[in-house]
Amino acid sequence: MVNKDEIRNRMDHFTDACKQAGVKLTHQRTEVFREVASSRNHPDAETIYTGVRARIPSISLDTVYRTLWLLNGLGLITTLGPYRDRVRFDANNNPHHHFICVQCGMAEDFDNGSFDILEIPEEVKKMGTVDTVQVSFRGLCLHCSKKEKRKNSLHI
Amino acid sequence: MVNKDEIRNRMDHFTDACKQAGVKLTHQRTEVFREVASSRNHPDAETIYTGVRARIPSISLDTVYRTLWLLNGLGLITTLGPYRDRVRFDANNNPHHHFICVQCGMAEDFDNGSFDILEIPEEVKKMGTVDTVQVSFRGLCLHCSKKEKRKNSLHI
DNA sequence: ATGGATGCAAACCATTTGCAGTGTA
DNA sequence: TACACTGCAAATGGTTTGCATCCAT
Repeated sequence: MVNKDEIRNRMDHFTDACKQAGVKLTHQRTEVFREVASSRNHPDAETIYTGVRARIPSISLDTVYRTLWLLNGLGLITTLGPYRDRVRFDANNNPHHHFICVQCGMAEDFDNGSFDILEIPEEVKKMGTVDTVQVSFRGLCLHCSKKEKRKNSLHI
Repeated sequence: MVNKDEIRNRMDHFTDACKQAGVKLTHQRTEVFREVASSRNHPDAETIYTGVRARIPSISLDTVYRTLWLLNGLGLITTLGPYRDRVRFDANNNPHHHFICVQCGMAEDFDNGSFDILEIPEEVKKMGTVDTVQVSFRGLCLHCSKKEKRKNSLHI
């Protein structure tokens, strides 16, 4: 549901990024990326697997997983939400917002009155009834950005 | 790390909500809720389990899970992120925002230039380096709010 | 007293991993 | 040709479920 030009654009970006990173450009990887790049609705691994299997019947689910995490590592795709493994619970029912570390999943709360009252766009009202607004700032927490710096300095 | 008054406040709310819903007020449930209500860092089930076990050594992990989902159903706590089971991927690296259905996990994108440039509060800058901002409107999608209405009308 | 709640153990299911064979660079 | 990549199958680990027992109402 993404237009042809945008898809072609993303595919080119994918090819470049793989060469850049010295990662082999395989048929499987190309089709997995194409599948994610063409969809607008945040597919899970199983859905992507099914989609790609139409073109590569022999592909295995674990290759899909490995590829997705590779693409994520290359910065070509992202995962939705703060983290991937366990569910995390929250008893703070007051309006509040989050800083989320994309590396380790750490989530920290903060309050901000002006974010609490962001206006709901018309477009969103058509999607359903809105109960809460949450602003998420995503990046690296202090701990992980320190580690990242250390890793980069080894690469020189 | 939440102050005493706020905790007491939340505990009272918990007691009321259980009575209201006709749900039994057990020792286990009280302590599980207290554990979540006292923490500021979005604990996972295992962490809550460990914490509660200091007070109720015989409690089992599955009771913790059952209780957490019960509390979630009563609206006393929420889960962090869009949904709980599978990871979802996203190849849209342009800044964008989400409407998220808290019932079924459906996530829909929308663009909004003024949300892309929300200012990063000082408080947040101290938490780490920020790459992206995302605004999430959480509520019920059209499909789920229809189902909800149907369910409510049966309760009359 | 009695039906909902708990604890145990086994089941479930998404995701990961070891390994031998395969294909890209 | 060499080494990274893939597919298979088995392992892993968070979460759920069936069932007998227990306890809040």
